Amino acid sequence: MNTAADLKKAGLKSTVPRLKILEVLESAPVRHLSAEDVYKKLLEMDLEIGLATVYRVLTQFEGVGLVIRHSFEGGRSVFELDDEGHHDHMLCLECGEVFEFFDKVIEERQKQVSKEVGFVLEDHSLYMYGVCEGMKTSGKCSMKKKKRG
Amino acid sequence: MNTAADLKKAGLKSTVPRLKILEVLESAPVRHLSAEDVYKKLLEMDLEIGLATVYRVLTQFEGVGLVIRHSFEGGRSVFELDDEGHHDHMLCLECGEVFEFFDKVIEERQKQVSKEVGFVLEDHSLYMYGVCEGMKTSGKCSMKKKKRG
DNA sequence: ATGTATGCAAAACATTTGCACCTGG
DNA sequence: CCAGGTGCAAATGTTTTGCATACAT
Repeated sequence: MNTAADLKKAGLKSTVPRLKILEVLESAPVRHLSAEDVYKKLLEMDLEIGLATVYRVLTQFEGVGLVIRHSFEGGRSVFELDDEGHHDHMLCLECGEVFEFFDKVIEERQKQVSKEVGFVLEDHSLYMYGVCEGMKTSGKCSMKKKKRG
Repeated sequence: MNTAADLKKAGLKSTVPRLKILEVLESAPVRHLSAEDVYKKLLEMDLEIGLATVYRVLTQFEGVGLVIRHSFEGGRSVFELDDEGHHDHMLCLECGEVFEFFDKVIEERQKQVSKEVGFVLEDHSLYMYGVCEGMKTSGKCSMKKKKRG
């Protein structure tokens, strides 16, 4: 895939920081990254991109729909490439891993409930916190990973 | 109800700041308050209680299950008295109002989905963002407030 | 060229913490 | 009296912003 084209399509000028940040998001083994995570990955790639720029770029990406920003518990935001369909998240409190899932019934009920009370639903976030099976038994996370992350 | 007793039952010494903060949470017309909100309410009551104390007390209350802390979008936490059963939230992006709802089907599906992938669900947060009907029409919020529907 | 993007440092917030003092039981 | 609670100020951690410089078109 051509990241430069993605940027142009989104109406953003193609610059080194933007291209590299997009690259990090696309290639990272973990899908959900904080601004700091992205910043560190860039440093590892010997790129001197300021943390402020990382924040600015991620916020722009969010604005044009390239990434999704999550506010998981604990204050800091995490960003995820918006390249697959909508899904919700499970967060393991033991290993910190983030799993994705999608449930048609839950999605439908949300629309239904909204309609019943006259609420125009635009967006939602569902985070389920718990412990993945692997942590309970072997002490390491073995829950089947869905997609990257 | 007797707030002093609530504190004692929770294993917390009954002090003026704690009693007053509990009082604010119980009597506020809006159920969901940030630490700053609580702090301001206290000032209005001519109580000189430091913001740091408000944070400490709210965190203790959360620890003993007297309040629930939410991380809605936008960084700051909001606190809600934990005096009714579990429910989820709808947030109006126009008027800022917070509505509560409960849907058995959604709750059940969450458990089901968790079980299917071997996830021990401990907690969850579902926030639905949108616009309440009143805002769309009259410009003011008129959605019927449903406490656990 | 020229308007936009970036880097750096400083600012802005939300929240926490250290410490001396005060308070409730 | 004494452990624990509180106030204040300073520290933290995250995200934003001002401004001079660098860059893409």
